[in-house]
Amino acid sequence: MNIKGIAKLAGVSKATVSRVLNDSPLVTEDTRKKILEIIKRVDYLPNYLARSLKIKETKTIGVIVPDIGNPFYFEVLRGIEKVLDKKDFNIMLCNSDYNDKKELRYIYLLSSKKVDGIIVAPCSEESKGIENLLTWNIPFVTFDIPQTKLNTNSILVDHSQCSYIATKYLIESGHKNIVITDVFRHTKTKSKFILGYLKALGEHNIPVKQEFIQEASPDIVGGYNIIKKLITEKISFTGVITICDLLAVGVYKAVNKFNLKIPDDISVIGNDDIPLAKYLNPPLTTIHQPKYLLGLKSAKLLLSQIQNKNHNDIKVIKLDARLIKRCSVKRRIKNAS
Amino acid sequence: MNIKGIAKLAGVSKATVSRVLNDSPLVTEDTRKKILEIIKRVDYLPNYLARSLKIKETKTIGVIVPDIGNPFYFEVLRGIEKVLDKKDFNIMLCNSDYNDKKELRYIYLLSSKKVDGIIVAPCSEESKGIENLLTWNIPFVTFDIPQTKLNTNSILVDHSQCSYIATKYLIESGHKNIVITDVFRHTKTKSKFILGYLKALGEHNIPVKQEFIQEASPDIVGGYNIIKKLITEKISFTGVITICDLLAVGVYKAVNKFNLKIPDDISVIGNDDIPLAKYLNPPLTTIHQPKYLLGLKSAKLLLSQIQNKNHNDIKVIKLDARLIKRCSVKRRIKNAS
DNA sequence: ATGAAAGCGCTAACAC
DNA sequence: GTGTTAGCGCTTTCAT
Repeated sequence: MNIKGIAKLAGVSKATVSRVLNDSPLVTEDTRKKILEIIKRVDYLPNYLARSLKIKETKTIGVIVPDIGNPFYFEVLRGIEKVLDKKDFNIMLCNSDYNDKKELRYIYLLSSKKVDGIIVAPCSEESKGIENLLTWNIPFVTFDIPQTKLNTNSILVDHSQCSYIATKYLIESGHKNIVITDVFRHTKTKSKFILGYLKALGEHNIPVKQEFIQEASPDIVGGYNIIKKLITEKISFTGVITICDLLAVGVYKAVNKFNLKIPDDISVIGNDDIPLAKYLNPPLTTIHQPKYLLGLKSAKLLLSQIQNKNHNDIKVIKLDARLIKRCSVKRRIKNAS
Repeated sequence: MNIKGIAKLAGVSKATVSRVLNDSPLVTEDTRKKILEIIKRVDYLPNYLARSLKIKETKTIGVIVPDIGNPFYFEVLRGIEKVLDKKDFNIMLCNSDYNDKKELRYIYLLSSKKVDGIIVAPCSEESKGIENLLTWNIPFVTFDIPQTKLNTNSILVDHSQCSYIATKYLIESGHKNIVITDVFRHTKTKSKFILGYLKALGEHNIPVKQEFIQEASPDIVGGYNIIKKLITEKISFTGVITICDLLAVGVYKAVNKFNLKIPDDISVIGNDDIPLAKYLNPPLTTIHQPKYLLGLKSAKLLLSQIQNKNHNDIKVIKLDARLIKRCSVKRRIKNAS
């Protein structure tokens, strides 16, 4: 059943039916009632594809994240959903799998499906997809990963600041041999996360050891494997900083496996502060990321871009992260390594 | 830019452009190349709204879950995403918030947006939205919650079996005063989860106490509040079974708060086996739900429904849950309460 | 207040 | 192999 059918049944024109569907005041109460009654009776469902094609608005937003299985992104998603739902937007959710090609493909797909805007956590600092969005003039905002070459609407947390705080805390707690695990980057340049670590080390005149800088897949097994590798290679360290809490969970697992204790033998600091971090054994000391807020702000910024059509003024909002001290870091005697 | 514009630039008709866009063999290599070149040069993006309107297929699936913040659902979502992505479908994600009205609204919305099918975890056993899907003849599958009045395609785990296993294990470990926390149901009839508990109690001739049967919101604070209430009301119990692991985490928190110990003072069994359950302190004994599989099977079943148009043969697939014994249950001396 | 008609961007007969 | 044309189901201007 379509608008034409309803019109025929009601003995009016398509235009009139369309008007009642859109709550136009230009219809008498009588005809409105009659049409509404028929609509209900025949279970009529408007076709929003046709509508969207005409009015050039779909009321749907595309969201691209690297990994829907990571609690970090889920918390962000909750924030996004919260504001979008209130404004009657739907979310088209895409999982880029930390894969540039897949991200690009989704950007094409979402654009072709005519979403009103896109929120994306890019896989890399030079996302090809983002460039396309710019040339196609599609409203979008990025979060979490800043773009080095492009100036885009974005909600960010300074990753170098996060690792800097964590490293500094470990150093001040008497640690010198500190492992840091980043996520696989597939790039030659050092990530911001590593940069903050290096900065803290430098400020305390602690020499950098290459074998302490590791990359892993951002999940539990990734963390497990790194520690297993390090221990079997007899590389000695007393602290580890992970780029996400999931990785820290893997570290816990590996440390237990080798009959070591956290924090007595190994201290660990995570990053994210996922809901369950405080319930781990021992409770995880971590850098708290404002995940929900990240989502909330991203969605709000996007909505304002869509409404104002002010494609010119780029907004970059920086959010703060902070250290949450729990029980996975041990204070060591000075000069001990 | 649209297909007409490309046609003009290439000096051909819209039909020819459409043909190359759809990889039709009915185009000479020369014209194909010329058109492809122009498409690339002008950054042309096909409009899938128009396409979908015409061919009556959107390549998008709606997914409705009660709470995207619950690890249970996002594990399911991962399974769904896995199979849908492979078949080039997009996911429109909706959060019903355990709210019937919202669920119904989303079902209308998704249907109007002409998704090719819907996967839904209904909030209740008598979802009004599902009825609509049936009358509109839209392919769909439900999971997790069975519908009492309707026969629908679904992937299920027997909830009564889950609570039965958990209760039985607790009883056999010497517990008699066992609290069970269901989720708010807003219905008069007992849920399957409570039914399984009652059955196990009955089989062991343990009298039912109404104050042991509780309802909570399915999150950490929900679990916390229940235990707090019970303890301050001086109701004594030694075991608790929660309908989801998140609730169990809240129980842990409350038990600690009152300086009690798990499992020495209180034994707890969760339900779901979320990824972090084994890393809790102590590791949570829980009923493992095949979450990922639930998603995988749901998506596959939906896809087969969409392809075959066999709207007639309803498939119900039952998956098994199993008890994962970890460390949150203590064996008690017989006859102790 | 209502209707006629054009058009959103695409596909698919059908004709040549 | 390519073009013409008639829709898909809706909105919206312009008449009346």
